[in-house]
Amino acid sequence: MITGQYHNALDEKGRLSVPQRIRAEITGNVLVITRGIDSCLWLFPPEEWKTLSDSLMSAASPFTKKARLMQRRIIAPAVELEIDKSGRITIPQSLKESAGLTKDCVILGIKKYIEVWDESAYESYLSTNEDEFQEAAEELGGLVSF
Amino acid sequence: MITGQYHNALDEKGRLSVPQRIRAEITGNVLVITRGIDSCLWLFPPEEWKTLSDSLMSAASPFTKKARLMQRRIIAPAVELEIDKSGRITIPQSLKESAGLTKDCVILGIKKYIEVWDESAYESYLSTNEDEFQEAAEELGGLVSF
DNA sequence: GGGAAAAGTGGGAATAATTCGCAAAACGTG
DNA sequence: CACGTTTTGCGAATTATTCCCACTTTTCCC
Repeated sequence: MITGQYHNALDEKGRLSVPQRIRAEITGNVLVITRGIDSCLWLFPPEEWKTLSDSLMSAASPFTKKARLMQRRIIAPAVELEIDKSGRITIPQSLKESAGLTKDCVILGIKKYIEVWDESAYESYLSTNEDEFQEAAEELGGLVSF
Repeated sequence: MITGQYHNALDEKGRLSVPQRIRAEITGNVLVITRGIDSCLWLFPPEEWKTLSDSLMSAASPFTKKARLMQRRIIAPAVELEIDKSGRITIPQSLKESAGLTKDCVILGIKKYIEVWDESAYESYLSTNEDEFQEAAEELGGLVSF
């Protein structure tokens, strides 16, 4: 199970170290990367990606507009990346741009997948949504018993 | 049952002593730490964290906005921490920043979990919310039998 | 109040992780 | 085929983390 929030930097060739704690959790040295929702990238272990992309495809025929959007936005940009011997991945140019990555990145482990954000983009995302987060938490207060 | 309010200090490496009274209440030497609501950190015994995070995740797919907020804000920052031989935990940099911890911390035992606040942040939280606290107390007066 | 024990704090050395920079290899182009 | 450009791989340097030990302060008991 992948968790934790990390802060690594892209080198000038667009390579990003995958945090050791995350590397330790995945089997093999391959990750699938694609565009995420909100300005971030999603990284999946290959088997998780298969599950997700299969279920997206089966829920969706190319004859409906929304399905085409999902497929183009999530499925199409996906690429397999190898983790090199130094524990790094090279992020494709187009994905780097779509998430606005420059240098400092925030890496989030969300149990079954990983998000990569530009640091300042992530900070502004959190701060602009803090109110909505608190509302969501209030709502969950009724549902989540703890 | 974890209770009590304690005042310990971070050392310059970001380590915080877990009060002995609290250590005595938990089994094992592991705690899960994450960002709390309001400017504090939450610490859970692993089994309590599992209960909470499972119930949060079950209410959540990454394809809805609120779910993503909860995941990014609560689930993602969570890490397991070991209590070292001196009874301390090392608080990750990013969490330290998110709660604005500098040196003096307040540690609150809230039955099943623990909160860590920056001392001055906690004081100002209490004083700015005293009125609301009194209102909440009025409301609960009808519900809580004592 | 004195002494012993426990709890909390601080610092140094060893280890590990990340980042940087160079060199080799691959690729594309003229 | 040779040149220039880009990509990849590797090793060194820097930064961060972990481990261990010692000191100070507090607490509790006598």
